[in-house]
Amino acid sequence: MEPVLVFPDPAPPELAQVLDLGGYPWKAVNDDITATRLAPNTGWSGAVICAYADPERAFSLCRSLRRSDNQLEPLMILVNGTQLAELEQRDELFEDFCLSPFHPRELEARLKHLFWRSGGVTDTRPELVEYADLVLNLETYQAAIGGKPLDLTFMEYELLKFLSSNPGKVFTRETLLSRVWGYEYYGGARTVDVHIRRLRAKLGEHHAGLIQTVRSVGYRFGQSRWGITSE
Amino acid sequence: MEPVLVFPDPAPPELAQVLDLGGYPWKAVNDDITATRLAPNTGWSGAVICAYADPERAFSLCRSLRRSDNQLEPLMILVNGTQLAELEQRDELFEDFCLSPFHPRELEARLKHLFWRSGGVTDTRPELVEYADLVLNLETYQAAIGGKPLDLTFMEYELLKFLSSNPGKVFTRETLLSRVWGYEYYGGARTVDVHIRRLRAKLGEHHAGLIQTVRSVGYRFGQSRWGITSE
DNA sequence: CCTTTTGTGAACGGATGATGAACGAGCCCG
DNA sequence: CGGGCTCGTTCATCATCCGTTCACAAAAGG
Repeated sequence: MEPVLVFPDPAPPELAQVLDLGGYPWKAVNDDITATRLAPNTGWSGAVICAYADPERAFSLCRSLRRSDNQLEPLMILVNGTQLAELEQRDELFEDFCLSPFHPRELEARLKHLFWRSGGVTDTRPELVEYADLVLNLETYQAAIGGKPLDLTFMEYELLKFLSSNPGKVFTRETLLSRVWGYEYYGGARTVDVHIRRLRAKLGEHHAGLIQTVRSVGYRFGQSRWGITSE
Repeated sequence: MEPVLVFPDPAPPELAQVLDLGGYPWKAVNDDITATRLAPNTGWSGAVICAYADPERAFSLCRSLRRSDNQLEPLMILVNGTQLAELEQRDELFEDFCLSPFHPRELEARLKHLFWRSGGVTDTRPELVEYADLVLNLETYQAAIGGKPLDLTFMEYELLKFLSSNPGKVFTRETLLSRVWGYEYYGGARTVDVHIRRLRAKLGEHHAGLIQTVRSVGYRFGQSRWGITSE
């Protein structure tokens, strides 16, 4: 996804936080010249303009962005309550606006809807789990390694998803049973072994090593983390 | 100006006030049947739907309004904070929303902008859903595959429309029931199976594979979305 | 070398979806 | 009003997938 244009620079922290949490790449600028200079080849994917700090320059920037050869869309304006009236005569400058101070959820929802509308239905980024060659598409329930699709059963997929979501971490069979299978188990810890084996087989000889056996403990996906404490 | 459709009846006073002060003619209704009966000859000029009183019926009404022959636009939904998440998967049901409780000025500004937009720029999006050989004409309610018309019943059409609008994505039966059928379901998830089967039959042997079964999960239309590279 | 742990192959059986048929509500038309 | 029709839903049955288990072989570790 191309980055979103943000004004001003630096961006207000509450705005930056929503953009980051929503997974939107973005760049902040302070004027239209910088906006043009920093524009990606394929253009900005949209803009979020804060108008409550410096309304004059904010609206000026909007106007500039909209009149350029390739009119920038979609554009969202953040305003405070006293500025609502100023929007009245500027319908052509924006697609949506949000009242500041805003609840993060509201802005998030507005951004989502805005980009959905401007991009059509299918532009939401698929949720992926990736590790090296391995890709899991959580929306389509499909897996591939090295670009080659894997034909996994339900439990195989769930197990691989769990393991690859926590690379490097070792799980006991009991933990896997409770976290992947989802209930307390009475017998049959060996069930895990069998699923691991089938996973390794489907991953192919070249990638089977992705799942490692830790004797007397359990299984681990990917490389160990050594000293890297991620939590 | 044609009147604006309002739900529910009676309309919440704070909404009625904004509409009246803004000079919008409006009529309140409680169900889609009444909406059809009271519709002016030239159709409603838009709709404002309160979802915070009776969300179930509100969303159901939205769906009904959008699915009729001439899709009702623009549509605004009023929601409370806890309902924001419900909007996520319903982008196609509305053009704008407003958080309740709202400041009259905000709703006024939103209505103004909304009607300006819908009146000004003619929608460039053709009312078609296309996927490979399959074409759905949303205006004429006709479907064709490989240039050959498909004779679909209402629910078959709706189901196919929904699935093909989200190619590659897997939906559980419960999701399909709530998104396509439009209400929470008590028994009978197998209903989906039967409709899927009839769709496959009508698609013809050659195209039946367009709808795939994902065991223990649900159904998926078309191929996956590997192509979309996120960077 | 013996014990413990894990890999391997095969088989069983419950869960899941496909299939065919029937029911019944709504609707058009007489 | 009623009969035939369409279409959505439900049910019963069948086929098959795949999760589980077991027995045994192989490997690791002390």
